[in-house]
Amino acid sequence: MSWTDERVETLKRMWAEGQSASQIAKELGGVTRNAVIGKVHRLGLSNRNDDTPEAAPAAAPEAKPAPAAAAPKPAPEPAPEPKPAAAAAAAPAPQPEPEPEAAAPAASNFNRRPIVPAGQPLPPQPSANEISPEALASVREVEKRARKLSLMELTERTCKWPIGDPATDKFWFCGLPSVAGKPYCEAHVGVAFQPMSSRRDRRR
DNA sequence: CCCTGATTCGC
DNA sequence: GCGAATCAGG
Repeated sequence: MSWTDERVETLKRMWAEGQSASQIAKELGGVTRNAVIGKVHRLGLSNRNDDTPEAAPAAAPEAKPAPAAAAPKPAPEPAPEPKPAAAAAAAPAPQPEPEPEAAAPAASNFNRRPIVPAGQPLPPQPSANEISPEALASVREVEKRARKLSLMELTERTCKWPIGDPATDKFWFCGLPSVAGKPYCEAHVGVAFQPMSSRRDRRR
């Protein structure tokens, strides 16, 4: 592959968007991230620094596109994502929260209903009753061992299942190794991607 | 370990 | 000019 005008243009655009070299390389295809970085440097756009060698632009309006699990994909990706049957599960968490152990000495234990900030609907919380007990058990088991990653720490191969209440500090992402091609780990895939069966005679 | 960009240097 | 190998870091 060679650096055609078109490819260079894509490179420039994506780099400007803050995409990583590896992401760009994947998009372009036929090149490695090293090639991309090399090209970036040769193009002289390694760092977005221009003029005023002194004026330290402390303001870094980083508008990183966040791979939010609960938000629509900003990326133009073809989205290999299958349609999760549970995506519409609006049921509040059955609070499987396995924390019988109230290590909290002070009264920092709010028993209120979770308040969701705004806009986006709740993430795909398991609406029990339609999920195999095994899967649920597996999930609860797994969530104890969640890596508790922050939004920024998520990658394409970490489980993006949200755990906890986004309105509090008790919120993180599972972060365990995700199943190839899926956004979630084994356990969470189990509850996220349900067959359409069994949620059939849902009267309303 | 996963990932990031930066640099070098033979091609 | 190109990019693999390597370096340096999170």
